[in-house]
This record gives sequence, C-alpha cells and structure tokens, in this order.
Amino acid sequence: MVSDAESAPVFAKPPVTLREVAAAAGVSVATASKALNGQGRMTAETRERIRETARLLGFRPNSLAQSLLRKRSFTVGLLTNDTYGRFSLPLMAGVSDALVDKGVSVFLCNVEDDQRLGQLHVEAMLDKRVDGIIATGKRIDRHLPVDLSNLRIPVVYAFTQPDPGAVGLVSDDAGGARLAVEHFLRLGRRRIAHVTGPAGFAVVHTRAEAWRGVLKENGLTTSEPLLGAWSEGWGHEAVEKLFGKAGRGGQPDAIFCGNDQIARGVIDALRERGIRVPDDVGVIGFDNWEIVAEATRPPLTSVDMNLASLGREAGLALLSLVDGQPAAPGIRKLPCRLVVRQSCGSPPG
Amino acid sequence: MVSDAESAPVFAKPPVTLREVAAAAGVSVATASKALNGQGRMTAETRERIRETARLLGFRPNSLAQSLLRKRSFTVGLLTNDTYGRFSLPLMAGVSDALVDKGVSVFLCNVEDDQRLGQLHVEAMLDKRVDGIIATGKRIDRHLPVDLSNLRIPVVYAFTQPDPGAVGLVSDDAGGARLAVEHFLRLGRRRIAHVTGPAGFAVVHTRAEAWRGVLKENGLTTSEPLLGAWSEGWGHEAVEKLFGKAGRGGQPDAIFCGNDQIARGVIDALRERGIRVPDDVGVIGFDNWEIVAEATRPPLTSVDMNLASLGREAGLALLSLVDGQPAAPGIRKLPCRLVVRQSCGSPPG
DNA sequence: CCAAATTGAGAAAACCTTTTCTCACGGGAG
DNA sequence: CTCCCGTGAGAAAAGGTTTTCTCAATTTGG
Repeated sequence: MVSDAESAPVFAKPPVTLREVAAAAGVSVATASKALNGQGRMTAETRERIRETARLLGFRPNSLAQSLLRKRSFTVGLLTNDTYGRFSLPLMAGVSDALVDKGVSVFLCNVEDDQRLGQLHVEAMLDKRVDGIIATGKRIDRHLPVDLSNLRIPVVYAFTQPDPGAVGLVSDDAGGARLAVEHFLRLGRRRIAHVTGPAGFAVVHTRAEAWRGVLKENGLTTSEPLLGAWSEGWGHEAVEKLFGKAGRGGQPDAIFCGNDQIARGVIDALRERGIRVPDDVGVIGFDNWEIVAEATRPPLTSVDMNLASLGREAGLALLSLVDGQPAAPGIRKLPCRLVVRQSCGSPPG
Repeated sequence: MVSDAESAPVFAKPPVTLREVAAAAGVSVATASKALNGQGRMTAETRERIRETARLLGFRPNSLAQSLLRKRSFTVGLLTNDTYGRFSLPLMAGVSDALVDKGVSVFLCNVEDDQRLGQLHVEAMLDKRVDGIIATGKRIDRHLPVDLSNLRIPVVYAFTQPDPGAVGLVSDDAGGARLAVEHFLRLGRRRIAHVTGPAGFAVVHTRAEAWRGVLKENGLTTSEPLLGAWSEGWGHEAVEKLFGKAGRGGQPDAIFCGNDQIARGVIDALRERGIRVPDDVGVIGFDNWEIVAEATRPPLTSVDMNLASLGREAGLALLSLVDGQPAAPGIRKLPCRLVVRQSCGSPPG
C-alpha cells in the first residue's frame, strides 16, 4: 500500500552533492572531485573507494555548477521558424542525435516569423549561456527574423539563408535534380518535363537549371519548366497544360516534379486521363515525404534531401566551432539521394 | 572596412558580469544586485545610476549562477518519440509558446523508441537540473520507452500514456467523434458509416464508441465500424466494401473517417466510382492535417485535436507543478474542434 | 643516516549571483 | 548631550564544482 504522504512529496529530496560523497568517503571535496574525474594523484584504492561511494549514493555532478566554472554549458540552441513543417523535424532529430552522445542538450526555439519572439528566444538562450546556435528554417533562401551576426558564440545555419561569412549547410538541390533526371535518362526516357513551384523560391531555379543542364549535356531538346505552386492542384493543372492538346508527338515521357505534392497531383491527373504511370510517363518527386510518396499509386520515386544527415552535420560543425576549431565559412552543400519506388519505371532491358 | 582580425575572434569577449557593473557604478556587487532586482534599500538616485550603468554595459545576469542559487533552472525537458510525425510538432510549438514568456526554455529530446536513448536524455536533463519534464508521443495509448515515475521533479504527460497517478493531458477523442457525427446529423444525413484504423489503437475504439453512441441516442440503426489501417489504401478498400454490392438501399450517405488519410482515400475512391462528395455522400476526417485536408477534392472537413492548445496547457500545468501547486492527478481531456470545409455538405435548407 | 625528491591529499580560490548580516552615520527624542 | 533608531550600503556566505597551490609524509639516492 502506498500512502499519500509517501507518494506526494516524492520530488522533495535534493540531489546528492559532491560534498556528501566526500564526507561519506572520508575525504575532502577536492580529492573526491579529482577521483571522479581521473585527475590529480592518489592511491588507486582511494580513488576506487570514492568512486564506489559516489556510485552507491547515486551521485551525478551538477551541470550548472560545472558550466559556471568551465564556461561551457554543453547546451546549444536550435532556432526554427518551420513550426508545422516537415523539414525541421528530421533536421532537429539529426541535430539532437549528433549531440546527445557528447552530452550536449538542445534548446528548441520556435520563432515563427516573429521578430519579437526571435529576440526573446535568442536572449533567453544567451542568458542560459548556450555554447552555440543552430539556425534552421523552412526555406533555403530566407533569413530567420533574427540577427545572429554579432553574437559572441558560434552560429551554424542549416537549411536557411546564412549571414555572410557564416557557416551554412544546405542540401545540394542541383545535385538532387541531376540524380532524378539522370535516372530517367538511364531508363531510356528522353522527353523529360519539369513541373515545379513558384518563381519566388531559389530552389525552383536551382533545380530547373540542373534539369536543363543534364538535358543539354545529353544533347536533348530543352523546354521551359512549368512554374506554379507547391500543391497537388498545380500538379493537376500542369498535366492539363502538358497533355492538353491530344495527339501531339512532343508530349513528355517523364515528369520531374519540384516536390512530392506536385508529383502526387501529376500522377492522379495522369491516371484520370488514362495515361499509365510509369509505362507511358515516369514521375519523380522531390523531398521524399514518405507519407505522401508511399500513398501515391504507384508509390513515388523521389529525391531525398537527407535532412537528418544535414542536421547531424550541422550539430558536429557547431561543436567543432565551439571547440575553437576554425571552420571554413561559406555554404557547404550536402548530397541528396534518390529513393526509387515504382513511379519512374524500370530499365528497358 | 572590416579587418579580418576584427571579424574573426568576434566571439572572444566574455559577457559583462555584475562585478563589472558594480565597479563601473562605484558600488559593491551586493548593492548592484539589489538595485537591479528592486530589492534592498538605497537612494533612488543610486538605484537609477546602477541601472543605467548596467544598461550601458549591456549587462545580462548569468542564468547559470542564478539557477545554482535559486535551485530553479527555468528550463524544462520535452521528451518525444514522434520523430517524423506531425503530432508532436504543433504540440511542441504550443509548449514552447506557453513557456517562453515566462523565461522558461525547452530542451528537445527525441528518444525514438530506444530505451538507451531515453535513459541518456533523461539523465542529461536531470544533470542540467531541468525544473520538470513533459512527455509526449505519437500515441495516446503507449508509454514512452523511459521510466519517469520516480523522478524528483514533476512530470506532465501530453498525448501519451501517463504513469498511474501522474498528470496527463489528451485530446477528447470521443467528443471529437461526436462533433463529427452530430454535424452530419444536423445536415440531415442518417446512414453514417465509420471507417477507421487498426483495432490495436485505443482511439479507434474510443471514437467508434462515440460514433455508435450518437447514432443510438438519435434512434438510428448502428452497424459495425470498418477497422483497417491508417492509410489511403484502406480508405479505397473500405469504399469497395461499403459500396461493392451495387443497388443496395443501405448504402451510407455519410462516412466518418478515423483520420485524414483514410478520408482522402475514401473521397478518391468515391469519385472514381462516380459518387459525388458531398452531394451523395458526406465525408469527415480526423486530425485536420491541413496539407492533406486542403488537397482533397473537395477540401476535407475534419476534427482538429487542438494540439497546440494541448501543448500550451501541458506547459502551464507543468509550471504550476514546479511552483509547488498540487495538481489533480489523472487524465484531463481537452476538447476537439470541427473544421468545416466542403466535403460534408451544407444544411438541407 | 641525511638531504632531496616524490607522493597523497587537503585548503582555498574561482565561477557569478543572491541574500542575510553587519555596520557606520546622521537625525530625532529625551 | 546622550541614546536610540532608521537609513544606506557593504561584507560575507551560500550554491556545487574544478583547479591550483600548499604541505606533510614517505621514499629514494648518496
């Protein structure tokens, strides 16, 4: 039977301090500290006795005290404005994953697109003496609504526009696009269209350039990319434009889409027109948003930006900056990866 | 012109300390502290002079030192296993949102479904002296892979299975289901089917019970819910089952779906069969996953679990626990909200 | 057997802030 | 003129840990 008196104030007893360990082991705090950290000189027997005592008492050093002294909090801030998006989550997981093993914890700071909120969070992080900051967002070509340029701690930008002279990590969108188009070429497709998002996004142009580049390199005729919205609806419309005038020989046998939602719209529209995917037309998307890619019929081949890796790299980059290792400023691009499902077809052989 | 020597080691200068402020103002640290905190006694003139000095020097108190003394770190941990999911993100945003104004920062800890990782994160949080922990996940009826039952700090569970005797916050799934079914009834629908996820999920039964309950209360005949998967594919199949035998008079005029993906599959399948939505059959989904709900044709009416509010409430609950206010243990259910779009139809009038 | 070197361990300062005491000084009351 | 009290401000301890310095005791070398 558990009494109320027993269960209620269960979180009252304070943690064990080094002083208590020292007392229990019959040594000074200095000796105890050195014993546990493998520092200083003492008999192996003493060291072991202290360690055993600490273990028995469940001693865990107070990070706050350690941080105060060492001027390292083993804490970093993660700033994002991608509240509901799907980009920041894998990225955050990657960051967290890279850092937890080194004993570094991550402050999650959601700043929306709000200056005031950004300011608030940055100040809170600074006050808590974070060792560094990772800035991330939903767009590679936009700044967060905060100024991180004159902080006295290192900053790494991942999947967001870096300040000039700062360290930035982004996905290699051009490379990702090449991956898709070259895959189509290997499968024998020759008339490859590109349906993508609005002109206002930098990645729209990056990917379109790469698409066009691969076609040119292979001596194929190029056309204009179809710019629209990042939506299924636009995918439908685009199919209308591409296949509207029936019977024309110039209709594509492959469509490279700017994201998975567009691709989904494209595939649905093609099916409704009785055009078979992948037999008549192959489709490749971008983002590899699994829940969408796997629900299309057939399942969607898509370019994955490896956001978790990006997050991991960002975490590691920040850490080495914190350790005083100067990092080459500028933007580093991390490779994408093509996840092949069934929407792109199989080799002709 | 900015010289390299100037821009490179920009994060070398240490922050201003209270001691420096005191020196600059010609007082002791004690007086400086009191001046800035509005404590102690001194001439208004002295206080103002110190404040002005602090402002000029850009002094910000070191949270680490404050925490050490006050035994409050103004920091909480947020534990989740929903790495890529869409539930935890709005929830986390809500938590962060509720706490940032009170100067509390949130440690993001992604534990996947990994015991070791969970252990690691909890220990890191404890070492950093978080004031409390919020546990959240992707399923209401599953525990996180960590034992939080004997911590000496308060824990609040949000959208995950709480330990017995703990404080838990979840969405009111039964209420949400009622919202949907009653909406159908108000629109004059009478034969309302229910297509939902696998039997292994508690919410499947909760929502199904509520659905059946509303039908019974209104004297309508009830049937068995169709249990399957949380996927579009299952939505398709379910339509097959419901409308397979053509001509039967008992075919539904409304379908309440267990999530938005199922609803999406249902709507697509209905369209392919030439059944008009919402004219012939109304459809309502669950989760209000906007990116899906808005892409269905027609846009999907759906039950929103108000996850951001849930997160906010969880944050506030934890805070009052931290402040020593005893909270009633047990599970508190927060209301859902029906977001009406076009898939459910309009009133007959 | 003595001086020197080494060893084991503790004292104390430092990190930065808050808070409780203490104290000097000036003014008012008796 | 003395006593007491209120006022303004500083000294010091506390919080938990790390690290440098110091010192006594023991061992080594001559």
